[in-house]
Amino acid sequence: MKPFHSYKNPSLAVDLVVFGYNASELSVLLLNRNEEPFSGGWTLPGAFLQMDERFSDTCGRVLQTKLGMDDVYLEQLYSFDEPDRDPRGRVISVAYYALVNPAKFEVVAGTMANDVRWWNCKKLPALGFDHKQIFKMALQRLRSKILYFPVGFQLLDEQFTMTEIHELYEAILDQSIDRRNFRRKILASAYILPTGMKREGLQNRHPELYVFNKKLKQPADLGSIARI
Amino acid sequence: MKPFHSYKNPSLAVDLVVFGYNASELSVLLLNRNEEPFSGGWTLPGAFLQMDERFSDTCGRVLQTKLGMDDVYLEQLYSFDEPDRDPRGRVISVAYYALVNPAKFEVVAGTMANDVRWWNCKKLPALGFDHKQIFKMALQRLRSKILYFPVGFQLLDEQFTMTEIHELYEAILDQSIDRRNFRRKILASAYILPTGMKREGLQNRHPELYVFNKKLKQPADLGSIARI
DNA sequence: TTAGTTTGCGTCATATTAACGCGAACTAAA
DNA sequence: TTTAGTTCGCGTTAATATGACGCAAACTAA
Repeated sequence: MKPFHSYKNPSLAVDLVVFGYNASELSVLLLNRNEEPFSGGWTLPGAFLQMDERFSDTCGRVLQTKLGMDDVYLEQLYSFDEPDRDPRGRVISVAYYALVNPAKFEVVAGTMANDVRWWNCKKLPALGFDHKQIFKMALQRLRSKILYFPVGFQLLDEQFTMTEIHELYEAILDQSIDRRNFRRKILASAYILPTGMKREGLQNRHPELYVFNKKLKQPADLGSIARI
Repeated sequence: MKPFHSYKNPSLAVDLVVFGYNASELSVLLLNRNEEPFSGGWTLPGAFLQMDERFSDTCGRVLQTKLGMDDVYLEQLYSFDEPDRDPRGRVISVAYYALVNPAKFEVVAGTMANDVRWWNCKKLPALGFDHKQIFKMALQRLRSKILYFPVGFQLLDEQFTMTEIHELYEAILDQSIDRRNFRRKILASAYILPTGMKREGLQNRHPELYVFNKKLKQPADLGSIARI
């Protein structure tokens, strides 16, 4: 084996698929690039890994400095290694996806007012690099994950109604789900807990409010909720 | 943003969890290191990524030169980034797992006779680096994957009996599964196809032989086969 | 009041599952 | 050539889960 430091190393970047949910629509944060390559085009936000950073540190740096977000759900997705995926040279990208409640953050602020935008997941523009591929894998991962793990609640407010979480699942899975069967199954799964309170306001019958069950030990299999 | 090449990059390594199956036991290939760090200790096989390699190329290089294997099932597992995971410096490791039929390869051959060994997955020695963590994640991934995707057949011969695949599932999941229910479900899943032939030889009633269904389009959900 | 909507809860036929029984097809021993 | 022991293929049945709905209570707005 060669001596340790004789190896030349590719650059290491982290790319982020930031999912948001608003008005019954699943969306993604994209960055409008102002430098080459793909200047003027849309890409996923990302950054190069610093020597002293963990991936999650780099993610946090991107989320904070570029997007003004903190404390979001993060999960490593996959590492992308096509030698020509970046025209600047050899760049390995470790992709993460994040789940964010857009209501908590005002993205259109600071210096990058026109640089960052939420895009409906079903109507994305062309993306630079291999970012379309990364996005597709992230969406796929999210879709399968919500069927066997309590994830997705990070997209909602702390308290939510049955209808809200039902529509969230429909938006993520991009298919309609019977309201009554969904209710039966998600209650049986213990992913959510009733608070005993109701949402007052402009609606019709006041719906009960639920919270995410953070103490859930054994994730249930919700696979039958939907056929992917 | 800094100019492109001003970034200092961590070293990039690929580590491999090579699963094998023999005599109803799931095992993993470990390497006895003959250099520091962890000299004399056991670790997963691995190598540093060359500038012109994809991850899968590096995997293939390790499998061929160190283990004499080719054409094995490979899947990316996860990337590990703890800054102090390698005492030699900053090394990011992209972990893959492989499924190998040990009968096809004679590992204990060549120059590394005592350096490479199959270990029963349930009786592993201490591992260097963070390789125990990597192994655990690989086993977990394999366990969940065989429940919703036709994987695992790479550990068996081309043709196999119902009992053989049944015991394979029991070994991987580390739990007993009702023989008759397993049969019903795996046949319904169309993961395997009957050949019409039977295995002759020293056994009792001659069992039918099956093959892996390579043309399967829609993977079935075998989740109810076992409770993990 | 009344009409329209949302929300919570129930019903029921069908499909799936877990837990078994059983005899045919073998080998090896008597 | 029986007989005992084993593996193997295929059923059965009760309990449970699922999909596809019906319906009335609780609201708001007219």
